[in-house]
Amino acid sequence: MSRSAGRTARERARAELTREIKEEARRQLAEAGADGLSLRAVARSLGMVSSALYRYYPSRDDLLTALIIDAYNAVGSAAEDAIAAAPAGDAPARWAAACHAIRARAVAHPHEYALIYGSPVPGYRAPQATIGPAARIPLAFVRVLRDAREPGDPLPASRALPPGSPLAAQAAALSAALAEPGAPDIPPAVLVRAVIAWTQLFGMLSFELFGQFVGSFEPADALFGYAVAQLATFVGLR
Amino acid sequence: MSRSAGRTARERARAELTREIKEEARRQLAEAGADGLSLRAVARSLGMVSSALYRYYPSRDDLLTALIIDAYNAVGSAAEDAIAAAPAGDAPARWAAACHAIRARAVAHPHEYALIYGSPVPGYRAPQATIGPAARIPLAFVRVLRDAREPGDPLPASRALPPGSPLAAQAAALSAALAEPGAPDIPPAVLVRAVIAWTQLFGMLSFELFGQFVGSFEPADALFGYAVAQLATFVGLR
DNA sequence: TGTACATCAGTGAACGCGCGTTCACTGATGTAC
DNA sequence: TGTACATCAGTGAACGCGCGTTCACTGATGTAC
Repeated sequence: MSRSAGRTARERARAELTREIKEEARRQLAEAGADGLSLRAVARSLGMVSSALYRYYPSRDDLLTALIIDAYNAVGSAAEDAIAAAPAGDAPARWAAACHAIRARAVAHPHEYALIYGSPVPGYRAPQATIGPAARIPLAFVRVLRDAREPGDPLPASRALPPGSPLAAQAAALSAALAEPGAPDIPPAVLVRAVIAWTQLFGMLSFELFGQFVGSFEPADALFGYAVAQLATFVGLR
Repeated sequence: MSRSAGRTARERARAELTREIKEEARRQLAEAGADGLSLRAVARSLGMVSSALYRYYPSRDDLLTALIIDAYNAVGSAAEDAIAAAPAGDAPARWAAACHAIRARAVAHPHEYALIYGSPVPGYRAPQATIGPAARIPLAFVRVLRDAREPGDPLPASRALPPGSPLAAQAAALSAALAEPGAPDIPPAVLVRAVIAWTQLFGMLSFELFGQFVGSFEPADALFGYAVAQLATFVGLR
């Protein structure tokens, strides 16, 4: 039998090379950053001629898009897995686990981090296809928040948003977009705090990875741990 | 009299061209980003030959360094000026003014922002000379905090750092480094919160400028305003 | 004030490099009968 | 099972581009006497 699972040798070879090209590209990204990444260098490493890559990726930007999607998905899975591994009833622990998992991945793959959370790659415009994977990370946090809420939970008045403000409207719209049948809605005020926490988390990672802490809070483990705990309080998990 | 203030025509011309080169570079940075910036293009715009630039900047990296220093200084002055313009006794207002001024500059000059707070420019290592200007921004916030404190102000116990932790040690060291004769020390716990607020601020700006808010909290004015107010509370100004 | 020499700015050509992408082609793999 | 044709992968050369940096040079500006 020369075919397994209905795939011809050609199809298998194509799938494998498509993957290998991406993996070699990822390797070069890790070493040289997004703009040290060149199709020619990838082809060279694979023992191919540069024009051959065009059978697999129509352009450099498409290869970059594939890497970006993978990078988001890797961060997303890291967060999701960490949440799943934490005690189901312990929302602050789940929150913290996600934060630490994201940091671990960022530190281990700084160029991938920079690719998705750093300055935009010049001349590259992210296509729609990156939006879904990018959203996995905030969604993971949203799920932690939702699971921690009882349907009727009251909100302290101090946490209310200024009524009628554009912020309240944006948050309400987002809350509606995130609504799932059977699950409690997330109050806009909580959502806003979640977004702030989300920016806080990545702000800290960016400063750590991009060198703003040099000479003060480096290594940043302790600061990070403290901030994550504060954030859990801020979003109302504690 | 052919010389004024002891400068020869040559010296004046040199100073002027040095400035003009930097300004043209800044213009190109604003349009094309840090790696759309090329010595040759700058020279072309100035009607010079590319090799002539080497009389003014010994290499591309030196020109980049000059731009980085200017960018930090511009953000620093914006913050300092905004603080000075706010009511002297109103610490939360001073805090908010600095945050909004920084954001305004970042939004107006996104590529300069990316240059200093985005992913590091590949192949470029920031020299010591950038550290001072970079520090102006956090220092401006520190001054707001310091001015708001009375020498013996007690700290709520809930804000204490875990004693003996690496974080407490780092913060104490920083507090000591920031000490000024005649001014009250900033308690380490406050300093840690200030650092967290600092990362929060720039995390939010990075997300706004680098496109993570697209489709949710964009425009981010309302979110930003709300977050800044929360931060003032977080660092104990309210 | 005038001359002789030193300093400096700017030129133009060149070196050596790497890049993304296109295109006509060869030879291998797959498909239909 | 065997043959004829279609599809596809990979080649190698080429296009056209731009870059940072060096170097020997000319001509203008500055300085010392």
